[in-house]
This record gives sequence, C-alpha cells and structure tokens, in this order.
Amino acid sequence: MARATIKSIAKETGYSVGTVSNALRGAASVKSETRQEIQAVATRLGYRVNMDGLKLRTNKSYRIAVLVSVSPDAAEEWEGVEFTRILAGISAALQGSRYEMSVFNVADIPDAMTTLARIVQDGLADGVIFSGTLHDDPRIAFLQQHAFPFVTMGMSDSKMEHAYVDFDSQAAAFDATARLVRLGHRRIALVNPPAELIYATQRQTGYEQALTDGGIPIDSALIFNGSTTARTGQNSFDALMRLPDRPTACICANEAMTLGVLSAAHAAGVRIGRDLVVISTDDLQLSRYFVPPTSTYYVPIEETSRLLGEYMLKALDGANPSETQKKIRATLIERQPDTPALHTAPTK
Amino acid sequence: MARATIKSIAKETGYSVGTVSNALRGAASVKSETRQEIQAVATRLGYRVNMDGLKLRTNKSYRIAVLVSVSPDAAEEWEGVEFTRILAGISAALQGSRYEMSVFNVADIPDAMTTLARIVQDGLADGVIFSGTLHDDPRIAFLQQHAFPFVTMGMSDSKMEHAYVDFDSQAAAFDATARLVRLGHRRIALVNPPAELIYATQRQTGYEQALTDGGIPIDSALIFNGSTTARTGQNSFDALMRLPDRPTACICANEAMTLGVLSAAHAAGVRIGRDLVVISTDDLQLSRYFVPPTSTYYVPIEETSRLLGEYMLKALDGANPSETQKKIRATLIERQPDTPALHTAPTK
DNA sequence: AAACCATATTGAAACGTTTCAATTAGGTTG
DNA sequence: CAACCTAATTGAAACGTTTCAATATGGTTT
Repeated sequence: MARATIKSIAKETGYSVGTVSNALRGAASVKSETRQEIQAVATRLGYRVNMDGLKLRTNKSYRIAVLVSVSPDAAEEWEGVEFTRILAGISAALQGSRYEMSVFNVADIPDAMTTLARIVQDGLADGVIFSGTLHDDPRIAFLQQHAFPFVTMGMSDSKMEHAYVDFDSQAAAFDATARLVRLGHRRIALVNPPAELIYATQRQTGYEQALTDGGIPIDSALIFNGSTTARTGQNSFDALMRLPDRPTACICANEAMTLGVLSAAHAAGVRIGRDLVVISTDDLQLSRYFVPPTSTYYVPIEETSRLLGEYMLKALDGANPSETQKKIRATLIERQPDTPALHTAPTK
Repeated sequence: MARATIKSIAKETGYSVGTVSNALRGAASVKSETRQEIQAVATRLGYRVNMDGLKLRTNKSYRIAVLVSVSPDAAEEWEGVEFTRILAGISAALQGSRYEMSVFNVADIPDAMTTLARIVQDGLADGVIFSGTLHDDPRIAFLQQHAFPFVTMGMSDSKMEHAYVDFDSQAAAFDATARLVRLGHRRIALVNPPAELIYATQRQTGYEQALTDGGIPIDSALIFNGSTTARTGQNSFDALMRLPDRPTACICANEAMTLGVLSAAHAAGVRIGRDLVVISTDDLQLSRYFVPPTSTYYVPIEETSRLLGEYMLKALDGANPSETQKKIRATLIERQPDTPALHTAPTK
C-alpha cells in the first residue's frame, strides 16, 4: 500500500491536483466545503506531505542547521556542554512545523565559517542556530551580510539586532561575587571561558562590579581564561596557589572547570569549603555530586534551547528581532554552608 | 549565478541530460572520453548533485537515522553519555558519502518503537543506528522483520546476525574483578546498568567468572542495577553501607555512577582508596579529575562511533554481517595506587 | 440579452534527477 | 549489399509538489 500523494487524493476525490494542493494548504481560493472534503480524505488516507517533492519545487530546504562544536584539541577533555539536551530542546520546538533539525559538526571558527558559506550558498538550510557568541563574531557578520536567518545562544555586540537566547551571565557573576563579599571574602578568583567569548566579558563585568561595590580592588592576577574544561580549572587552581596572597574563594564558569579546581585542590591538600570556597554555574545539576558538593547558579538548558527553536521559527516567519530575544536568569542552588572567609590563607 | 544542474551541464557540453547523468555516475555505457569531458565541465561549474531531485526520483532518503535517547525522568540527572562525540564520529564516517545523519530524539523504548515504525513506513531514513541493546530487543526484532538496515552500539542476543560495534564489557569487568581479587579483595560490589541491557549481563558474567576463578562466592547483595546516573551510584553506595559485611571494593559501569559513589562515600566519611577501592569504565576521561582520581577502563568513543557510521554504509551496500561486527577492548588506565584490601571494614 | 464580475476549479509547466526504451552510427558478418 | 550486431547517445517519462494563467460556472448589472 503506497503512501498517499496529492495525486492519489485527487483521484479519490475527483478534484484536480492543483485544487487538492491548495485545499491542503488551506488556501482561501478553494471553497470551504471542498477544502473540508479534501482534507477529510487526506486524513483518512493518512496523507503526509512528501518533503522531497516540496523542497524540489519550492527550492527551500526546510532545514534548520545547528552548529555543534566538537573541538579536536579538547577531544581528550570534557567541555561540560550537554549538546544532546540542546538538540532535544530545539527539535521539540520544531515538532509540528515543516522544519527539521540538521546537525553540523564544526571544529572551530574557521571551520564554522566554511560550513556557513556552504549552508548559505548551497541552500543547505533555511536558518542557523549556534552558540558561543564572540566579540565581533564573524559568523554573525557573515549571516547578517547575507540576510540569512539565525538565532544565537548568547547575545552579541553586533550593531544590528538579531534573535538570541542568553543567560544573564553578568547578573549571575555579580550575585555570586556579591554573596562572597558579604561573607567577608576579599580575595576572589574568577575562572572564566576564553576572553573572546561575549559571556566571558559579561561574567567579568558582573564580577568586577560587585567587587567595586564592595570597595575591593580588582586584581587581574585573580582572573583566568581558558577552555571550559576541567584542565583549565586545574591549571587555574595551580596558578592561584602560587600567588603570594592567595584567594579564599573562586567562581567557576561551569561544572567541568569546577571539577578541575576541586581535583587540583584535593591534590594540593586544600580543603574546599574551608580554605577555599567554590561556587559555579551549572547546566547539568552535576555539582551536587562533587566532593564536596558546590553551590551553583543553575540554568535550565532544555527549556532554554526550546526557545532557540521557537525563535528560529519566528525569525523565519519574518518576526521582528525584539520578539525573539530573551535573557534568562539563573537560580542559585546552595549546597555549601555559607562559609565566611578565613583570616589565614592556607599554606601548602 | 544559479547552481549548476545536470541540465546546465548538458547545455554546456552539448550532450543530453541522460548522458550527463550517466557520465557523472561513472556508468560504463558512456564512452570514457565523453565521461571525462562531462566530468571536467561539472567540476569547472562546481556541480553538486541536488539531493532533493535525487531523492524524489529514487525514492530513497539518503539519510541515516540516529536514535538518541533523552529520557525525561533522567532530565535532572546526567547519564554520562557524550552523544556529541558519538554523533561527530558517525557524521565523520558519513562524510563523502551521499548519506547524511539525522538525529531522532526518543524518550524510551516504546517511543523508539513508534519512531522506528515511522522511519520504516514513511521512508524517513534508509538505515538506523542506535545504542543500548536489550535482551530480546524489540527494536532489533522490528528492524529485522522489516529487513531494514541497522547498526547497533552494543551486541544483541538476536538469533539473526546483524551489524554492531560493541565494547568488550565482559572482558573489562573480568579484568577489573580479577585485579581486585589479586589484591586480596573478597567483598567486591558491582554497580551495573539496568539488567535488561545486554552489556549489564556481559559485565556481570565477567565479574562472576573472575570471582569464581578466585574461589570467591557470588553474593547477589553486592550487585546493583540502575540507570547509569550519579544517583544510582549514590543509592548503591548507601545500600552497600547497610550490609553487615561491607565490601572493600566497587566496580562502576560509567563515570556518572562512579561520581555518585564517590559523592556518597564522602558524605559517609568513607575514604576512597583505603576503605573502599573504586574502579570504573570511562568514555570521557573524566575520572582523572575525580576526588580522588579513579582507575578506569577507557574506551575511545569517537573512534568507536566512526565505526558505527562505516558499518552502516557497508550494511547499506549489502555487506555480510560478519564484515560489520566488532568488539573493542578497553584499556586500563591506573590512577589509584594498587591498594590491597584492608582487613577491617570501616565502621560508620 | 449582452456584457461584465466574482468565485471556483482546471491544466500544465516546472523544480533536478534517474531510467529505460528507442535511435543513431559504425562495423562486421553472411 | 543486405542484414545484423555492438556501442554510444538521445528523448521522454516519472517521482510529488506548487503556482499561475486559463477556463468554467453562475449571478448581477446595464
């Protein structure tokens, strides 16, 4: 039993293929009784549009490209990003639309650029979603220049407005820092993503603002940038321990970095929660299983990525950028007792 | 400048579309000079086949469905599976072929079954890849019944041969257990995935065999099954501690479970490496950052998943199942000193 | 009753590809 | 030279869809 097509419905109902096509798309030119009759037959026969025919005719791809970065240099490392959940959220949002999600693995920014060029030129997709926005992001510039629809995870510094879903990293960093300051900490380290990332700057801004509000001078020796891996956390901790005036607290950007800090602290015999208070941002709710568990600012990743998909559909529908922008606040989950700063810094 | 098509190449070369089509596919019926001439023009014009036209004509989808399980009940948990790397491996293998990878999110087995039904009936894909094979796996039965090509990550107990890539879980569990037995451990716990998974059985078989070889009785109170999450590790540890005769070692199935055990041990004041030796299997190389780091049997996940893609292509090419089956050995990475079993079990 | 209008439907072309029967050209055999 | 064979190429149909000019139908206005 072959799949029902417009042609088979035409034969069944006696109308022409043109009418059936128009009826199925709910065109006003078709008399409403006719439309209902045709639609009834269509559902009876279990008609589902053949996207290949549709795409061929319309020259649209009905595809949303999702750029997923798999950096080979971090192959031996874990970057703490659960892309599965992001993809799940996006495809959930696309459910019911004619669009489907298509995953494009990219290694780095140049690779992303060539991929985007292919997508735009060869019409591989009708829209793009990607994350990790940079300062002067070349991907955004390219897509805007070609008037190609896209949604980013993370906002940008582009002059031109565009669709995005962002975490309020600045607010989270501010809150975390202010909280530590209130507890009496004056030497607070920031373990941050690479500086070219917009949200690294956002975090640093929030951090510095809270310090300034608390009358604490900013010390660049306490700020670290690196890939969001455990190794970076480890390296940062080791560097911190070499400082003459050691920090009593540390704010990490994600679970992987936190894990690295805890790991290095354990190796160095530094007691987390007493000698060093660690607080981080968290998508996977993993920090509750750390030794010891750490307090985190939690962001619901799946819900967030559903928004990515929804905004993509809106953008393809020609929506105004202002309707497709959202900043999501993280919520604090406390797992460590509010430990005040100790007066004496730990000695190795 | 529109994209080159067979038609435009026909016009350019003076041959008919039929000849061009045959030439581009390297058909022997086309004279070799003609073929070369046409192919030269094709590359000059940057011709790339339009898959929509191709698919419409051939009624093939040129698509490989990858079933990715995103269980909503584990939404708040981390299952320790890095699907990003799996997808990257598969799409790397598909690179250069005409096939593309398509991600299908499924919540559970029934959901997977309806998804598979749609894939098979509506021709959504030409082949399927999925992981987590079960005893009497209904997915495998369904696909075999419909003679639909597929490759599994993990072998099955199906009577009919099929393509798979598997880790040698049994060997890894055997080695791990035997190693602990050599160190004098006699009470060894096994923290295992749900029993319906084939590899849970494989692990248990290896474990029991090593115990039997060492003359140690098998105690079912030391065997735990549950989702591969940190919570399961935590729960297992708590149950272990309630036993009158506590274990001195524990073998975990993945990083997430290991993390849960470490976390619970920390909470209970049990010293890992002294009171309890933990060893696990590991895909992400994450265990080296645990507190304390744990020894693991490591499986290179990206390379493994590239095989999944390669076998899929072979299977679509009608390859014999025997050419598309592989069992991969894990390699031991030691991170804890070889701690012998203590005589006195820890008291809480 | 002729002319016009609005509404509903039709028919055919087009998107890019493969496939296959039919055709052509050239060579070999009887 | 007629008949046949082989090799190379052509032409057209088909896949499922949209789109749009053309047509048909019936009603209203002049």
